[in-house]
Amino acid sequence: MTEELMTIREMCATYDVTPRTLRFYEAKELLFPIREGQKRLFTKRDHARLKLILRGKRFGFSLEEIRQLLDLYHVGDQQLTQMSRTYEIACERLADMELRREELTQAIDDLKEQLRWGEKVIASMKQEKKAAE
Amino acid sequence: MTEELMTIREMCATYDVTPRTLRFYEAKELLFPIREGQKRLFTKRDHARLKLILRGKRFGFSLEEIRQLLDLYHVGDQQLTQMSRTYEIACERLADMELRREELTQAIDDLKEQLRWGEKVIASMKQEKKAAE
DNA sequence: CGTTTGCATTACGTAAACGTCATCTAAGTG
DNA sequence: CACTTAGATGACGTTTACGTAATGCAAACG
Repeated sequence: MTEELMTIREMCATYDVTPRTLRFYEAKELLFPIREGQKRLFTKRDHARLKLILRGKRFGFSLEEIRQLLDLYHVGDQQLTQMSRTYEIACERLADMELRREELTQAIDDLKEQLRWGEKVIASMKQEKKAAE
Repeated sequence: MTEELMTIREMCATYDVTPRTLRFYEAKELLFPIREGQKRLFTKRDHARLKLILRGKRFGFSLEEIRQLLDLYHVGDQQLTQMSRTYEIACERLADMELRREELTQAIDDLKEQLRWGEKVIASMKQEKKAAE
């Protein structure tokens, strides 16, 4: 069941995506499935990355932006300068995301207020209807 | 300065978009500038709607989804049934957005943790470099 | 052993969201 | 009045993120 390696179909079923999508992500270097002969086998790492990809998409990040974000999660053993640069970029992203959350909160509050107004309108309309009967 | 009606250029300057974008939004019935002869004049209502459009885009909503959301903000005097339906849709949207915010919060926390890890790595690399000198 | 089944590659198609270019008008400017 | 300026209207081009065949291979099944 919860095996270490998954075929493309199993991945599709697990994450509700198409094979095309997974191959596309590999072509774009977002995923790196290993090969058993010709066939792709998706590793634990691919699972983690795909989850982050799908989450990123829900926030309107482009695949290219997501790729850059993903690179932050597998840095390994790079040069100090590169590492620092990566760190800076990550900080900027974080700031972006926090700003986004604030905006989202604002949007949620706006919509809530609108809904309260809507409730009142509906209530009064029901009253009118009743009165007209 | 802060006049009631704006030309297309003034709108572009104010919101950092192109004329093409504004005409496109009009074609898609997201904006409804009035006409003075041939020329478009954008009203207060268009300002409000454009702000919401741009905000929606930052969260990965499609223009069509945004259009539906915008409709919630000008309902006016519709039928009760339509109003109720609109209200339901709005509630669903609200739930979506709150879910999104939770996910975003999760993503922010993940990234923060990653950054703390990154700080440690950078610190230790600086140590190594120092030791190597 | 023929044939599904599962996956591969290659290539062309598509919807969304504009960009870009060509052409046209109406209004103002020296 | 020639000319620039601001804006309008098509029409075609472009990028992103896949969808959709068409074709091929290799193992597994009846």
